Amino acid sequence: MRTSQFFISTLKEAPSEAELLSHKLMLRAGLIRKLGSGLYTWMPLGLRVLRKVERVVREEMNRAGAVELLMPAVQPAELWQESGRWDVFGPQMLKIRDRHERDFCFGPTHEEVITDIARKEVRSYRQLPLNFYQIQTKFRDEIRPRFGVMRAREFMMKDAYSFHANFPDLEREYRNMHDTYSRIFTRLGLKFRAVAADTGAIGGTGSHEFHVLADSGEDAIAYSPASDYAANVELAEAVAPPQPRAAAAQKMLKTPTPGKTTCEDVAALLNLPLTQSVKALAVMSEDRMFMLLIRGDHQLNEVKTAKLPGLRLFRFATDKEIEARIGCRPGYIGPVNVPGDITVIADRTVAAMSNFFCGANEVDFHLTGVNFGRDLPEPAVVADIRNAVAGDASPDGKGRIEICRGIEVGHIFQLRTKYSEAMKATFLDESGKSQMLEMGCYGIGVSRIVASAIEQGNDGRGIIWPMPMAPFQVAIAPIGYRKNPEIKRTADQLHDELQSAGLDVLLDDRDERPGVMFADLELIGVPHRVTIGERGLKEGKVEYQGRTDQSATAIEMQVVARHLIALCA
RNA sequence: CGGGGUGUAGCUCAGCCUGGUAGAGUACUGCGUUCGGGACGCAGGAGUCGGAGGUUCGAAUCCUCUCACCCCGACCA
Repeated sequence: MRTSQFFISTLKEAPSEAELLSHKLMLRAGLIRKLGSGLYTWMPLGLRVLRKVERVVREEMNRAGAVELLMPAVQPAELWQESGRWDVFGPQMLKIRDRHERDFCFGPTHEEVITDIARKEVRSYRQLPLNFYQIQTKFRDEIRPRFGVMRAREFMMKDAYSFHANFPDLEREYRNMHDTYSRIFTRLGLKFRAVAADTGAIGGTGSHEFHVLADSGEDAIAYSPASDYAANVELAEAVAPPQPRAAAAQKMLKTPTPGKTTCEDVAALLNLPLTQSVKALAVMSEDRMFMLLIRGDHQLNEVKTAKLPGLRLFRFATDKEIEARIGCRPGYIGPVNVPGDITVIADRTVAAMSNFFCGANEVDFHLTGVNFGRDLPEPAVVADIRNAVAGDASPDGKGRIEICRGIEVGHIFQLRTKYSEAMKATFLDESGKSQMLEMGCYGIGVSRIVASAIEQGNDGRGIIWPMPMAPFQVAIAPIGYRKNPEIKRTADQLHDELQSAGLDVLLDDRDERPGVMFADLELIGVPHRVTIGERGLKEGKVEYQGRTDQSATAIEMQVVARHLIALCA
């Protein structure tokens, strides 16, 4: 490929809309251009990268025994009403209507469509197992699209769905997909981690997310360096303290804390450790108020909380509700002497605390030396409702938790019979009996992988692609292409030779000054660069520089092609 | 949805407070000089100042409404 026949459009400055480094670099390198919020055009250069990711995914899925198909992006509402998800998916789904006033959606995912295929096509256990996949555009109407293609509304996804005659076979395929995903991300040159995710109502041996590790990731991951334990912080168990609650040693005292509404402020004022404080959070569910207690330095985990009985759709109480039911302003509420219609739920850590301090349910006052059993009843419910933090004991009993951040690029589930039951997808087993299909589903965010690779690979000059993703493997930068026929001839010849050898090679024939060429080629992240100039040519040499090399090295003309072919193999 | 912010040339931004003929850098076009790390000179093209309404002799600037985009959203208890 020659730049004159291609389209490269770089920017010296990133548009102000971009915040995240990968987003800025994708715009500057001309990989993408924005059309609207969460909507991006993949420019020719970006599309080459996207296609390379797709290729690796496709090769590994095929190798794993999955079969590619392509489903419609637009789906009839009836299917979603049948599965019961038309309303559940809610505003995240882009709903559209045709000229006959029939309802459709732009598919956010394809469980319904594939289950419809399965129930129509699968009759016998002899046809099983099956694993269908597609690589296709999805649309999810995110509340707040951001970070470019990282959280876009329209994005490219590989989604696979497997069907099985029994649960053990689903588990086997689940492991197969787990291994396949690990191979895919390894091949793509990404630092990643498979982490346990929500098994929730779905059950089974579970669900795993695959995270590309990056400080900018939106998810926090709890893992134990001493074992293979890793889980999304949303789900990671915060284990109960090993030692039992210490005996009450202090008298409960009411202390004035004027204007101090946060645990941090109160701790500082009273010169007590933050770990000795309990914060109370008032939440509403239906028409009931609950008071959640967590240690002052901990954070509430809303996902865990919503799993407690009666709290599925909880929300934080408003100031008015708090004053009406507790008779005190937020900032000073606490678990001592709360009205009987408020259920107190304590985190496991709080339940093991003694002599703690908390709000006094009186403006400008807190209580110190508070003890369960003596000053207030034992909490009605003790549960794990906080985020795991670094230093917690690992739930598997091996070592201590560390926290890192990740970008979710893959997610695998055991769906079991959730959709086959809702949509009556059955098959006949060996004994001629009708059975529900066991189902699994497996997703990869193809476009998100591109952004996450840039988060992992960049420097002050631009993108550093893992080789399998690079839009071009080799760039040829001739200095004086139009002026010096010998340089042109050499560059053209090398270009043709590398191209014939099957390399993705880019010949920069723009006749730009070298600084311009180098800056662009480094920005777009071509891994290998060959510079051809008069200086070296006189001695029959060209220069080679890898994207991360500090300087160039001279190479004999005769061997450069062979050298590059070896590097790209 | 709530809070905050920004809309002026393809991109980055100044001008707005204090109303008076639309600016800079970069990018782009032409010519010339340069030619191994984003060159220089000269000449040029390019913006209904997001949109609508209002105030005014006069609005990018002041007022009202509206649209788009960006950021933040348990951390308060």
